[in-house]
Amino acid sequence: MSTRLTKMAENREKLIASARRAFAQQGYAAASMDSLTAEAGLTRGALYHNFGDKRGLLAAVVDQIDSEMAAYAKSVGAKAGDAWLGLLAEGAAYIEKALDPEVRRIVLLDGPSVLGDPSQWPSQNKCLQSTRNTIEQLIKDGTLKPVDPEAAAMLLNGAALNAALWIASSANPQAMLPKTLEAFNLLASGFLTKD
Amino acid sequence: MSTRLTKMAENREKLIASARRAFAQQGYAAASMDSLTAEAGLTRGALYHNFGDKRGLLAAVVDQIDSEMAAYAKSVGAKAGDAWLGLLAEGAAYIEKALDPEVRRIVLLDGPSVLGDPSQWPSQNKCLQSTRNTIEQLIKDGTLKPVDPEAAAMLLNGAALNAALWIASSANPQAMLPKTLEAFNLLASGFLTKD
DNA sequence: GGTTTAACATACGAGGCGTATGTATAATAT
DNA sequence: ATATTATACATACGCCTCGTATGTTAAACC
Repeated sequence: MSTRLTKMAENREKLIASARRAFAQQGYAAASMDSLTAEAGLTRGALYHNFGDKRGLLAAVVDQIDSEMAAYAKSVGAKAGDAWLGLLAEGAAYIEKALDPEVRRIVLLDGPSVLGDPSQWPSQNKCLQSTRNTIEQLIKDGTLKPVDPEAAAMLLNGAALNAALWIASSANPQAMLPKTLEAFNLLASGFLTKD
Repeated sequence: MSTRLTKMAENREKLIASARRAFAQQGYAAASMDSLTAEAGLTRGALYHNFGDKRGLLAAVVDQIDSEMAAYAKSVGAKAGDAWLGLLAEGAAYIEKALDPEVRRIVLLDGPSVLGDPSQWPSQNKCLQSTRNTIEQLIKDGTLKPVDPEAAAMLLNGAALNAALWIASSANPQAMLPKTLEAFNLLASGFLTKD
């Protein structure tokens, strides 16, 4: 039961969980590796062995959060009536999830600075690929105008994430959310062949 | 001629210019304040006196770049036939300017991480206010559907900046630019009352 | 059961930031 | 005009953090 691989996997999880807290509360730059490893009952040795460096640890944390977001958005989108409404629902789900301070700080603010353009991340790439497929299908059946599917997916995704950042730092987030979702849906309807 | 105020202003400019190079080439975190001040013929003493801390220096650099971008976008937008085409032209100008590696690295990647949500920056705020006014006018004259002007301006701005990041890190930026601009215009047309 | 391997801990060195103090020059007052 | 003051900037110091190099212990394998 206490085989090496399972123990290593447990330690990885501990470190990711601890880093997630530290990065969320203090930001990536201010978070000390000594502190967060100690909080996990380990040392920097474990960290460097498992993730290479501080950047690798952030990549693992971002991947975890991003995957959670994508899974939730997809599940919400699947419940919608058709593919088009599903796309809108996914966008709305993304915006709501990105209102979480943890997501904002780690994924939206520090992530791009340390890891580069989000569309190149494995997690985001999977998400983009998924919405791209949906868009291609909607173009085929005539729901959407013939537009570059990659560019369209990226624009919708980017607008959603940026919107979350804006809502969160606004004076009254609760009031801005519905207005923004309305504007987002209107914007997305620009791709429709007809109203 | 060599009054204290003018000399101080000159030194401020020197430091901003040097920091702009250093932040663009090495990134904010990796840029050393000793190096960039030495390159400007000064020391960290001048830096801390003028800008408070490293963060203050970045804020000054971001403000300069962002203001240049906004001025350019506005000048391009003013040349367009009407207010609606002007809005699209401003978006396109923003995307093109943001393809500059310096802009990407400093304003789009490091800026949000260190300074927080861009829509709260003085420079971006001015830009958003401007497009918001244009949108309000376009709603009044019936060109655009009744949508929250602030949210709409933010969505267009965010989509444009995110698009630039995506284009720049794509395999073939030159080929993606026109496709993306087409998709962006289509997206924006979602706000129009009619095609 | 001995050997090897690897996951993790410990120890070390380098570099950067922020502050506290020092200095020289321009502005001001008498 | 000279003495005083204020300030823009330089210098010096200490603390913290990261990355690596080495050491140690326990599981895996023959």
